[in-house]
Amino acid sequence: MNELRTIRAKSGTNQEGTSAHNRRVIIEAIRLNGPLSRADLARATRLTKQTISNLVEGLEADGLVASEEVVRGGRGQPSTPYRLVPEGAFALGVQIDRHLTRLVAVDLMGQEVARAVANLPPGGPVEGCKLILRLIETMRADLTRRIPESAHRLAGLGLAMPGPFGLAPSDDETWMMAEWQAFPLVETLAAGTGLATSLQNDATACAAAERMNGSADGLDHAVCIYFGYGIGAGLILGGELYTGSNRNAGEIGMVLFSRGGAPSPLEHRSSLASLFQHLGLDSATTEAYAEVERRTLADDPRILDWLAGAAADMRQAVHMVETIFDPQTVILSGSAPEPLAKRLFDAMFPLIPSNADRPGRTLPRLQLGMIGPWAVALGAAAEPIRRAFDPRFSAILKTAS
Amino acid sequence: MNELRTIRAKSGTNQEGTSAHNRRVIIEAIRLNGPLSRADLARATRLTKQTISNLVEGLEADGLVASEEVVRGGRGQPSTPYRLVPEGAFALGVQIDRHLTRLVAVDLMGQEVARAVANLPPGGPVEGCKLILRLIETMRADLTRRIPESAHRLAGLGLAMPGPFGLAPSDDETWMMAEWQAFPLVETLAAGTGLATSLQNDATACAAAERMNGSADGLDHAVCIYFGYGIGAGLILGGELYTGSNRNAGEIGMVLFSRGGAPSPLEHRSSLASLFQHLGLDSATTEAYAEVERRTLADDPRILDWLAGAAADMRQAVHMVETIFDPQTVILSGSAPEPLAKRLFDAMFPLIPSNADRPGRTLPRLQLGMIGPWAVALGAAAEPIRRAFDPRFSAILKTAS
DNA sequence: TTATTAAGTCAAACTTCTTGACTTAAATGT
DNA sequence: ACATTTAAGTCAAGAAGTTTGACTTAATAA
Repeated sequence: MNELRTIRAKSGTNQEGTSAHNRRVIIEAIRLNGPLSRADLARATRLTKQTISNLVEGLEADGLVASEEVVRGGRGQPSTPYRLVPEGAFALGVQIDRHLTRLVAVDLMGQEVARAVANLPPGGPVEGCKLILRLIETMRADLTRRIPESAHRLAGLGLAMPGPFGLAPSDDETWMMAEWQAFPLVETLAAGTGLATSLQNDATACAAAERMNGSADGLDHAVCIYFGYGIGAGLILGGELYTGSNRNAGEIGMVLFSRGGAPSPLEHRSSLASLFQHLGLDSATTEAYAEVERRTLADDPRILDWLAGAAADMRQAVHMVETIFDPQTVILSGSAPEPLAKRLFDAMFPLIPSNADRPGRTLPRLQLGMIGPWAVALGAAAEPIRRAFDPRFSAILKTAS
Repeated sequence: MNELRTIRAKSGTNQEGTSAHNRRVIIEAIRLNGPLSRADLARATRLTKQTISNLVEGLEADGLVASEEVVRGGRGQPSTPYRLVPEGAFALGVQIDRHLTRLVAVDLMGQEVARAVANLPPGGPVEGCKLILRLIETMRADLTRRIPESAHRLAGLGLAMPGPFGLAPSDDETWMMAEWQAFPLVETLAAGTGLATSLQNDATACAAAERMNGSADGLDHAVCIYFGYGIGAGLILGGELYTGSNRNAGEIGMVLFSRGGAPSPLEHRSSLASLFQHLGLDSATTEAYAEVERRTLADDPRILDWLAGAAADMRQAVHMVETIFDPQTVILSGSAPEPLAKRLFDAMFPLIPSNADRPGRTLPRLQLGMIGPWAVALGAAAEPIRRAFDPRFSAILKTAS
């Protein structure tokens, strides 16, 4: 009679959840504001001084925060500010791109402490994963030598690769990573490293990087346009990264734009891939990347051509995401050569008037973010840190018994 | 020396927050699954039987849940399921449209218990608010007569009107509600009624209605396209309504679509307003609405004309929101005459292939929702219920001391 | 008739936050 | 100089809420 019935429900919470949330809130408050005293933290979090004292004591014992010099300067007992301890936690981030992979280690503050890059071997994900596991092994050994505690303080492994995920194989030439998409990447690398592993698309990783250390620091609503080999958007909505029901949210590269003729996907004209094609370069090799940088600095007229068209599409894309997401700001970020990104950014102004043109806004409608080839790997590494230390709804819920 | 320094931080939480969350989780579990026993609730929420017992006792004392007949049929002591008590809470919802206003009262289950409609007087929001306050007064008196407890169980007042909000006055003829936009509506009606009052745009309200009682029941990721005088999208992202940084998220009516010629806003061709214009009808009077319904049923060729064009745009809009939000499903809802909405829905197939065409999906990519003129008012009324009873991150946080 | 299973209760323990009084230490005012 | 004021931070007891483990109740199955 008692068939297995699935009951849809959210988890409840208990005192552990309370305390975990409060610890996270303290860490985030310090991250956002810089060093804060216990009294500051009590005011900011609305908790009592006593509670803050207890929690700070715990965080200090765990090596996540440390006191600074006593600050005098006002009436009353001088305060003791607490700062985050960068060595309190570490995380690894791996970017898997079409032809190469990048690996970084970051600390609790999101600062890079190690990096490595390698070309992906032919042989697809099986060989690729072996290589990645070797790189990780080497980096962990190196880290353990330099910072012995780091071995016990690795929060996890973040992976980032181009989306979209979970689709039926297609013949669209723009991604060519179907093999990787179908491969059990998270399971393989989790098993191979013993680390908590998660996967997101490159645009989301880029937004994570911007949130940790870039233009989206402290913002609750921002769209981070990732301009790389393809184009996508990383979404910060309501203070958290949003990835949709299947991690494919923000794939604006697949949105159909009309430009005179029939509608076609944005990334067919606004992406590094499209530029390589326009220039007749072999796609996405390191040489092509360097060549684009060189020609951009030389003001190659074919680059200027492409820029005009891409900028027109990008203006429309900005208008679209502003209209749809109502963000505080839009960030142009990505892994394009920096001079190219700057020229594209400049060519996007003036922006199309939109709902974002409101009286009294303080942030610019569009700003530049972290640009450069390491943005995605850094964002991938930021993800385990966020998971472990940022205040999130899911962090208070009881997990599977 | 101590200048007022603002510290950016989220609130902490305490045992009250824990308990409040757990009560909400119980209510939501029953709402989603139907009556559940204490043992069921313990399993579903991962709380202990004892905790559930304590909380259910409290909820029963507060008149929010009630026990049903004992259920026999398995081994062991028979279970006592608990259901929600509809009369446990009530809320009012007001839709403010261009020429009229609708008022409904709903109960804890989101069922309508009273309705009223009136034309808005000339004289703008000052006179309009007076009228609305009179309508509310009458309805509250009526409710108090019919259900005496309702007076003490009013969770609040939800308002919905067309967006976008907070923009500088424009000369775009499509909204014409600039006066209302600039008016301190929430403050006026909160003061006039003494109720907790909130405002959202009509598309968001529509999504709230779908979530409470319609096609989005229990979904965590859904886009509800509101097809009315204008067009917009209500967003359910990560289990919560998302409204952006200025309540203007989802305003897809302002997204620029190219259809052969220069890009123009979606709602210029896909909205009731555009149909009224196409038919040469005086905009948005009750007669125009009835006339459209009549002509639709008569298969008026001019309606069919318009339908073909609107459906093409809507297909593209669906493709866009699927690509950008990666939702579990897209819902077509709104306040169009039902026959028209059905024909538009049918004309949208086949949909443009998109990322949403994934192997193994269970929900349809596009489905019909609540259609009809009362959807927005019902959704407006659903908002205070949601605020008071749904599990939300912000519900666990300590509020201003 | 007995064994088994499952729902639900009881009372004590445990965790965590709160309260209010108290201590410490600096700047300010006379 | 010295008392006063202000603010940071601690102490110890209390309060709120969940957990634990033993127990009771009541049904079906053997």
